[in-house]
Amino acid sequence: MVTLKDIARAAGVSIATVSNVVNGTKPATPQVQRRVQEAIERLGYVPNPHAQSLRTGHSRTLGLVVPDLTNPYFPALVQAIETRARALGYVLIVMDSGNDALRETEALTLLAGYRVAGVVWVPVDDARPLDWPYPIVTVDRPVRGCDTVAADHAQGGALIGAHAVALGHRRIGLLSGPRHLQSATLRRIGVLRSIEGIAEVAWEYEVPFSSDLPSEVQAQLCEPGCSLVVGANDAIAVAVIRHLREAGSRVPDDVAVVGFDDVPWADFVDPGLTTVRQPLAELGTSAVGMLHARIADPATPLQQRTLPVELVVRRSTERSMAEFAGDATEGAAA
Amino acid sequence: MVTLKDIARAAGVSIATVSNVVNGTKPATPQVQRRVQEAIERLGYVPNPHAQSLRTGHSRTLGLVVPDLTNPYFPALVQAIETRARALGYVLIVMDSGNDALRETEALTLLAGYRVAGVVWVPVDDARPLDWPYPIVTVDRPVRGCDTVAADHAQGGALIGAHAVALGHRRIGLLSGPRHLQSATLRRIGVLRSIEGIAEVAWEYEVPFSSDLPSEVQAQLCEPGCSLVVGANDAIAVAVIRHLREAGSRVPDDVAVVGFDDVPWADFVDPGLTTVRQPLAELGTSAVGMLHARIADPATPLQQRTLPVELVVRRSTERSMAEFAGDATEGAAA
DNA sequence: CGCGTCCGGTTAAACGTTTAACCCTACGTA
DNA sequence: TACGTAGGGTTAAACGTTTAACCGGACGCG
Repeated sequence: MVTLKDIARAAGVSIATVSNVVNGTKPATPQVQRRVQEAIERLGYVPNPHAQSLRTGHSRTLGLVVPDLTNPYFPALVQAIETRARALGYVLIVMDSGNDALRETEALTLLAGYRVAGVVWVPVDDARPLDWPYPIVTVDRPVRGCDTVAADHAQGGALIGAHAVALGHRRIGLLSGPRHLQSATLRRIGVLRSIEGIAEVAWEYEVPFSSDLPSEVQAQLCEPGCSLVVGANDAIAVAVIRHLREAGSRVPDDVAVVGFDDVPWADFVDPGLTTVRQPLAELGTSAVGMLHARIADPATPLQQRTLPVELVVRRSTERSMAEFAGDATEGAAA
Repeated sequence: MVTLKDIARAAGVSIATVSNVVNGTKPATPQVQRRVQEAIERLGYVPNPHAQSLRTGHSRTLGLVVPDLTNPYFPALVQAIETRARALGYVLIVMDSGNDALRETEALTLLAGYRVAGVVWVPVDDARPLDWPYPIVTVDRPVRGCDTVAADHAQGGALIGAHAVALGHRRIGLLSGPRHLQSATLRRIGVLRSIEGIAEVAWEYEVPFSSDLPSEVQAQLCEPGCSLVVGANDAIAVAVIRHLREAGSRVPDDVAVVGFDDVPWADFVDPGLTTVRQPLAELGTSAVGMLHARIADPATPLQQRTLPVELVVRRSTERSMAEFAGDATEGAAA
């Protein structure tokens, strides 16, 4: 590989001069600039990042730690992060923690060893103290001492609730996500607040973010007792649709269903799933942006940014005209 | 950060000795070993990879270049690659080429600059000459001069064809993928060979790997003229199902549909999609394994490994008993 | 005319490793 | 006893950068 020394020799200057014109550190005569540039072009010089990192003590490498790449939530996020990182001149080391706190710590340690400039981290669970030698931006889960960017889950819940009451639903079934996850809790609260005094919660279960429904929930769905089910998740919502069908309910005619996330195939299931779209790409670019800022100036105050979400209405909450004429006589809400 | 020098001082030996005991390069007395180990533990030494790379000329970093992370094909692949790479002591730099040959070249160049030990590459298109300063393993697309690992697309096609004729289908509609992609061509040939002399191709169109069907295909689906449609892709197959439905055909009773890939949600659409599962995880671990081998010994002969695929039968090709009996009436499930 | 200053350039040290070359001591053997 | 040797350790060079310190000449100014 061609090095600074080669360029220096070819251009007839010292390697310090080459370094300076490459980085624009010190001025040089047009003469010299030209000679150096020409040599670089001709020999195809590209700086050795390891030497640079060794010397300067910092690298243009970012780390990314996510719980599970195969979760449909992540690909779009990772893509956005990678794209933005590369645009800012970073290179991205990706690690999958496999939803395991141990492997996660391992990953963060490894990244520390690699002297990354910073890391974007989607923690497997909330709330853990930590102290790493690089700046961190967490996505979707607040961690003490880190910048955070998250979707506005509460708003998402509220959108769902408002949509439900606007459609005239008065008895709602709730499958809320793990209470210990802030995102799940916020969604839940958003829903509850927005239906307060208008609709009631027919039943509620706390379920894991998975498409396998606990048996008591399956039983419940046989005799729904509500006109709309809110899933904590698109995966959950789809499972709900399937079980409702098997139990003989029609969706959305008998029972409407709504999810959360807007996974890529939410539009492919039948009926298309009404859900809340998270701004995955924006979350990603935002995270990298914040990280970049903090790397540039470690003294900037901690930030907690939350990004707006969007309700995507599809067939799973469609009501026929007949039904509107039938029981949607009560006034709409905000 | 604590360095070799710190350990040397703490243990009362030279840094060369520390290096030697760390890497086991040269023997040392138990005495010294103990002192060094203890110092390492106590101070928390972790080697600086940049210094190592600079000195040795090679790094424990692998590159991964994929066309589009949001394509449901990739997450499982990437996850497997990352896991295996990490298990082998590598760290993975991921780059998304955005399905753009230019950005792809850019990415590969960048990786060259980073002095990666090797790269796993899923090219955006087939067949291009190249010469990079690191070993490469391509996935799913053969590139001259590279090791390659791919799913057995021909076998996949054959499984589909065999399944079709076994179910009694005699007129088949074919939506084959871009002819310039070897994988698409192989799938197509696999199907054709296996139905040869038994069933006939009612019609065939070459379509892009996307869920938007060309208008002539949409028109064709209004008047199917076949009892089974083979999509080049799950995305395509799902689009087919949708259009068939809109045109008034029942799936699978009137027309059966089969896809390829077994994307994660193939089981979530209605009816569940019969498709061919690619061994994504195995492709990934295999690729890293081959890369690792070649890095260790660059002289090993080029390999082309192809991995078996598997037919996953779901409802989209289910035939009722009545139909088997040759009866036109339906005896559908509840 | 002489002095300070700025400008464009060079020299050399330093970052943290690895590793070839060397050195000393103890030991086995002639 | 003397000598070769192997084992366990050290010294120092090198990897490719960046950057502080230095240097010589041209130039402006009193």
